[in-house]
Amino acid sequence: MANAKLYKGSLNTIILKLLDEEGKMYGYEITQKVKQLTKGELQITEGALYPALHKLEAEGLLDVEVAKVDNRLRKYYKLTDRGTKETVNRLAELEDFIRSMQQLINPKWSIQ
Amino acid sequence: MANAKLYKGSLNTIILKLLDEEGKMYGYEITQKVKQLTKGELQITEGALYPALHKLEAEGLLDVEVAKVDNRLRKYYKLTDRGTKETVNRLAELEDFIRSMQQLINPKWSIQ
DNA sequence: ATTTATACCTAAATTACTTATGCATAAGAA
DNA sequence: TTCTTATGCATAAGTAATTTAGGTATAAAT
Repeated sequence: MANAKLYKGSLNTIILKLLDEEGKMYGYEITQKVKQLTKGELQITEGALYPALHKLEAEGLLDVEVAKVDNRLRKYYKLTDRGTKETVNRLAELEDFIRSMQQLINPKWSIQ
Repeated sequence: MANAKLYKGSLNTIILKLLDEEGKMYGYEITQKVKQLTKGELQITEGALYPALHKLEAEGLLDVEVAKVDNRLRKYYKLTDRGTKETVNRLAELEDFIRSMQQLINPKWSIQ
């Protein structure tokens, strides 16, 4: 499962959830964190990530803070108040979706 | 959660899995079955379903059989041999994806 | 008689990606 | 010392899976 595709629609929620947990992260860090947490299963491409971050910022869900570390640029993102509230909604939606999928593909899972 | 969106990429796998379980189904029946199994959570739109069925058929994963019931047309779909094999792969992929998502959004889930 | 349910279909628009490319610095290997 | 890999950002073109919005037709229910 070298480069498993990311199911469309879940990227934004993943970003929000990670920022909710970690407080603040920069783009590259997010890609590495996802790779690590999923044991290489999910690979976030930069072509998807950076536009997504910009859009979440434009929507007022994220704030940016630029930093320079080792003479290299980093853009730290963190949730705004609205972002924190929205994270709750999107997580609930994604969890509902996951439960629905489990109902469909493996009814036994959902009983316990 | 009136009309929860379907995360893109999962529709084909849902179709294949249902056909694997039920043997044969027609389009409208699939939409109703998904609605029932997910308690209305997931709504498959016809604009997504029919093109998906046609594509799976064109790929050689489904066979079609036309029937007339109560003077109304029904197109029953069932898995071909290749379709049955492919269902195994796609289900495994989707299950991997779901596990990855659980790692990301709720690490505790995956331990159990 | 009108609406709702059943049953199929397609086309345009939208959306979220992938793929490809670019720039720049730091670190490690040859 | 030069080349590659890792770190870090970015955008643009192309693609694919949807949504939305129509369309046709029969049966059942109000």
